[in-house]
Amino acid sequence: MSVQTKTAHYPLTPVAQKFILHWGEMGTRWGINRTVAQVHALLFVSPRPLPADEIAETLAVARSNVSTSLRELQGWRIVRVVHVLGDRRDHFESIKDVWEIFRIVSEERKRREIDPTLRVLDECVQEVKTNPQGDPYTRERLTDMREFLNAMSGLFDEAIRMPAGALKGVLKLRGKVVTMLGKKAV
Amino acid sequence: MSVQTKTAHYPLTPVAQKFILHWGEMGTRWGINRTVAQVHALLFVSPRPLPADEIAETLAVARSNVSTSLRELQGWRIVRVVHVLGDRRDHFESIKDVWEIFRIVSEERKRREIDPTLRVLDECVQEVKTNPQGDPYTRERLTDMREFLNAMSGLFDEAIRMPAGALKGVLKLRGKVVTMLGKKAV
DNA sequence: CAGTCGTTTTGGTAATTTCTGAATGGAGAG
DNA sequence: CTCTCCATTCAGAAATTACCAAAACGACTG
Repeated sequence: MSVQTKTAHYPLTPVAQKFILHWGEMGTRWGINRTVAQVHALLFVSPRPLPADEIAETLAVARSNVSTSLRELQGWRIVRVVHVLGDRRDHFESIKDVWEIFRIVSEERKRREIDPTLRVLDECVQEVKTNPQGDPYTRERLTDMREFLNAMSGLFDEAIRMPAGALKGVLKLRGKVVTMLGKKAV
Repeated sequence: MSVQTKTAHYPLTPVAQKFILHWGEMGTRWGINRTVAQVHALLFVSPRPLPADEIAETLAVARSNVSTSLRELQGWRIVRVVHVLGDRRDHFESIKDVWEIFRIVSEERKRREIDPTLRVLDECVQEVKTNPQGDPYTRERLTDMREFLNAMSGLFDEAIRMPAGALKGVLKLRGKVVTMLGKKAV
C-alpha cells in the first residue's frame, strides 16, 4: 500500500507544472487529448527519459492512460523508447529540437487531415464535372478550394523539408521575406 | 403544422453534401464544432446568402443551434449578415476568397492560442531566471521553445500580410522558394 | 516456475461538449 | 397597442470523449 514504486518520484517544479498544464490546454484546442499533450510536455522538459509509471505518478493519471498516451505520441514519432542500464522498464524521451517537433507534427497532421481533404475535394470536383447538374457557382467554390489547398500543400511540403539550420537563417530575415518573395513573384 | 417555412428548401446536391459533411469532420479534428464547420461549408458553396431557418432545415439541426454557430462564425469574421429586399430576416454569407478565409482564421487562431502560449512561456522563462532552483535543462528547453514560437510567430505575421495576389505569385515558385530563402539565409 | 513489465481490453463513471426546445425580447405592421 | 415574425438566450438533455481501475495476456528474466 504505502510503497508505491521503486523509482524516486519526479517532483515538478512550479514552472514545469505551469508549462505542462498550459500545454495540456493548448492540446485540447488543437484536437489533442489533454493527457497526451501533458505527457509530451513532461517528457520535453525532462532532463532524462522517464518510465511510464513515473509519468503516471507525476501527472496523477492512471498508468493505463499513460500507456495509451505514449502510444499515441510514438505514433506521431515525437517520442521514443530508450533503455536505461540496470532497469528493465521502457523509458521514454521526447524529441528535444523544437523545429523538429514542429516539422514532424505538421507533416503528420497534413498527411492525416489535409491530404484526405484534398482527395475528397478532387472527388467532388470530378463528380461535379462529369455530372454538371449542380450549381456552377458551387462548382467554382469547390475548385477554388481545391486549388488553394493543393498549392498550400505543395508549398508546405517544400518548406518543411528545410533543415533546422536553414530555418534559423530564414527567421533572421524577418521583415525581408515578404519583400523578397514579393519581388520574385511579381 | 404542415406548412413549414415560407422559403423554399435549399436542396443539397450530393456533391455539396459530401463537401459539407467532410468539412464538418475536419472541423472537429481542429477543435471546431462540427455544426459550425458545416454551416460555414454550406455558406461557402451557396451561391446566395441564406437565412438561418433555411440553414437549419438544410442541415437538419435546431434553429437555435444555427444561431449559435452563425454567431461563432461571425466572431471568426468569416461570415457576415446581409439583407435581402423584401425579406425581414437576416441572411448570411461567407467570405468566398479562400486565401482570405485562411488568412483570417490563421490570424485569429494565432491571436487566441499562440500569443497566450508565448506569454506563458515568457513568464516561465522569467520565473526560472529570477529563481533558478529548477533544472537548468528544463530551463533551456523552455527557452528554446519560446524562441522558436517567437520566431515563427514573427515570420507568420509577415507572411500573413501578403495580399492574395502575392500569394499566387509565391505559389508559382514551387520548387524554388526553399532555394531562394536558403541562399539568402546562409 | 515465479516475478516483472508492458500492453490491451473491459466495464463503468466522470467530465465536457453539443444540441435542443422552451422562453425571452425586440422590431415592424396594422 | 397587439400581433407576427425573427433572433437570441438559457437550462437541461443527449451525445461524445476522457479517464480510471482491474483483469488478462504475452514476453522476458532470473
